[in-house]
Amino acid sequence: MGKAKNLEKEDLSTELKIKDAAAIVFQKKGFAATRTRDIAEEAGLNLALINYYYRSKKNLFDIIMAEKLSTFFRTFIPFILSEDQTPDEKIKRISKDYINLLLENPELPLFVLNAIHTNPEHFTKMIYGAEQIQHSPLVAQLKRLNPKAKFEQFFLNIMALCVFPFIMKPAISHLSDILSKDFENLMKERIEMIPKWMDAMIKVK
Amino acid sequence: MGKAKNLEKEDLSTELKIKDAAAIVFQKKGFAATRTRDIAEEAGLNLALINYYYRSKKNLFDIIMAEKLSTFFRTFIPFILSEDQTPDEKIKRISKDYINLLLENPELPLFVLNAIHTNPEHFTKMIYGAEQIQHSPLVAQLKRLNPKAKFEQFFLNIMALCVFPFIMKPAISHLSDILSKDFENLMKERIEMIPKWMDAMIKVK
DNA sequence: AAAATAATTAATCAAATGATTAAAATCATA
DNA sequence: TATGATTTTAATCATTTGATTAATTATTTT
Repeated sequence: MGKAKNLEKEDLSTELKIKDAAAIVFQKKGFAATRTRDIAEEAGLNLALINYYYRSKKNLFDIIMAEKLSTFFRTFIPFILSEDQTPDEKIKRISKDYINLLLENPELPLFVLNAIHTNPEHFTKMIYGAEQIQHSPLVAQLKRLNPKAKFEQFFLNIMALCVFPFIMKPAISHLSDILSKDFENLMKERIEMIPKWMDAMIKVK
Repeated sequence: MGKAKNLEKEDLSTELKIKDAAAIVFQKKGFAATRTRDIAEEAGLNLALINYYYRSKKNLFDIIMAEKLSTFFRTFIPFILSEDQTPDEKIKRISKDYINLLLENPELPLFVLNAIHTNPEHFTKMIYGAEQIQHSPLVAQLKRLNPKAKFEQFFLNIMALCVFPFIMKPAISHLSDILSKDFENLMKERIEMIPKWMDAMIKVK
């Protein structure tokens, strides 16, 4: 529709500028509070280009959200499915990879979880292969470590320990004067501690 | 300003209806996405009454947010300050009181943390006595239990374990078919488990 | 270089929305 | 009950905002 038909790579420049700018503004203010004019300004481009390249604000948002959603959840998948790592190794890698990912994208969790909250039905597809998790190698490994441990609680716990600080970040950062460490150091420390904590938790009861 | 001068209790009826309706809609959709017309409809009242009683949408939001903010954080204060409970008892009570509070107000965490994220400067006052936490009885107790344990991490951990599931709730609830328990039972189980987990974590290292 | 296609711009539109107003209805008080 | 104050209502305003359009500039193709 008024969009370049063939060449899809040379002229990605402005198209990508818009998407990147939109991602920044959407993550900062949320969908409803961002005006297309904010995005245009952030991108340093004319307002009409947003509709020229992406048809509508909502469509642009959906594209960005799909990417962010994937980024937010995909870290876990290889570790859930892998057979040739111990649970210890998996937990270490998840903590490290995930916290480092979130240090690069600190606004990602609140952004994604907000979208799910605002529009739960729309995200059914996201949870595509969730049924298989119960029969995954990781769950089997955990059952072997502690038959009483519930894998739902395990997943909630490791996500909580990794993700929650980023959701609290604005409150924490504001406290950084009185805290001994700044936010980034706090999270670096957690990369080391979370595996130990998870190990202790799994053995409980 | 056009508002009743003297009598401030008899006619709270519609005033409160508006506030309650607004709290529901604001928590569901966020500030920017709620229209004053949504609030009026939720309350079953005429649109103009919102401005008559609360002057502006923003003012109404600020009033609600101040209350929700207090609700979200106040649970911890007595346990931080109390001298005559063991850390074990405190953690048990926090888990129980806080999770039960959030089961009554499941949208509270995302609502409050969003507001802080959108407008961090505005919430400086919230963190009024945070400096004193470092010298609080609870921190002293924790130091005695494990000198290596960091109280910042302890606070993050207990909040994470209690609060994070509610932020994930829309995703979890959607999974309830394939989960063994529904969300409420999952959280009831956590009331029992979190003290044990926290105890194991505190002893780490 | 000329023609055709694509990208960009400034101006504008139409719908949505927070807020106001003036009149009507309700309530309180003497 | 009559008078005055308060509350409620329907209609309207002014601004914001997502989107479109027509004209202009840039790029590609022949």
